[in-house]
Amino acid sequence: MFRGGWGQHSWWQGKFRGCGYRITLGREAILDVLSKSDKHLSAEDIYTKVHSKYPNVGLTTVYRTLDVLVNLGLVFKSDFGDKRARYELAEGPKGAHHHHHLICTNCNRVIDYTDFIDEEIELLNRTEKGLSKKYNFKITNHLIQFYGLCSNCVGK
Amino acid sequence: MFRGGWGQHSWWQGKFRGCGYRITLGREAILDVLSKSDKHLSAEDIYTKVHSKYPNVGLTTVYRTLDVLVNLGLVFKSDFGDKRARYELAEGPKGAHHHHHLICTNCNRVIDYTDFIDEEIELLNRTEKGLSKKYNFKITNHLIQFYGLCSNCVGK
DNA sequence: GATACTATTGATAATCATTTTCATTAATAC
DNA sequence: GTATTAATGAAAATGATTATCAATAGTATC
Ligand SMILES: [Mn+2]
Ligand SMILES: [Mn+2]
Ligand SMILES: [Zn+2]
Ligand SMILES: [Zn+2]
Repeated sequence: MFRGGWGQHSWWQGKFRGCGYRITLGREAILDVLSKSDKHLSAEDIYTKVHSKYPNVGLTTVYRTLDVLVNLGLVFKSDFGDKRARYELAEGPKGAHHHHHLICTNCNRVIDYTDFIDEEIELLNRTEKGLSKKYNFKITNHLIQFYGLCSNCVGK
Repeated sequence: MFRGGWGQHSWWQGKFRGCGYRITLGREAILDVLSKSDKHLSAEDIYTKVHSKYPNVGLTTVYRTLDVLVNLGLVFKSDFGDKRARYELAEGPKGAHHHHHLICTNCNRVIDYTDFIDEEIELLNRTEKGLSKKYNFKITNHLIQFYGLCSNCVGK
């Protein structure tokens, strides 16, 4: 069967196969949509895009695939306060891609930033160390989001 | 009508009245439950407690009151990954009470911490300043959560 | 390529926290 | 007290996400 224009071995397929998952057309399409977007997509956003090209891929499969991808650590699932979960690639061909978010409370725009990560990480490490000791809590991850008004909304 | 043991003027009633809201028995009961708990309660948790004392207060009123309280800034609404929203007092008789969270990914325990390390505050100030300038984004609030294993779960 | 095994899928129904609706009740101003 | 209208409860609606289950399609083996 012909398989779109993704080439024989996409960067993610190794990890995927290694965990015993099968490579299917729907899964390829979903990862393709995620790879080509820099937005924070909802399951339905993804479904709409995939479905326009492959009308036989259903919303259920999108949810199920996203779940797998999140568990594999290939995708991040976030909650920005609208009622739906948002998904974005956590790791691309180039590797990991940790970042934090600026969220506009007026227009709901979400900005990724990685600029200050280095400086932040340094201080985060110290903070995490202090907290770990004080509360005997083994920190494995963090969520940092700043809320406010984006450049479009700050002038009211 | 007799009104429980809350005294004539609870600390929150001024703010409440000032915004044009009426003081009702249900609202008093809900705020009383929140005041007396140091947990992160769901709407239904609150409903259950209120309802045992005032069986004529409904779940809808709990949701509506919490919504008002969140908008007034008297209550914080959080999402810890179980599917329900969690509520806690943001401001008590003693004043504001900003804190961050440690969340156990194993048992879902949530630990508040307010004893910010100096470095953490320093980090936030510098980051916020840098981000504001770079993205022309007016930061008004932040959400910081650390995920990991609590003292009960760290030993597996 | 054909076969067997079983993971994956789509259509549908179910779940469940939260919202809406709307007629009734009660807090507040006068 | 009376009038005004915010607040309420019961019930139905909503909407994102999950569960069900028979049909389909990947994959390993021949
Ligand atoms: Mn992002
Ligand atoms: Mn808290
Ligand atoms: Zn904005
Ligand atoms: Zn724990």
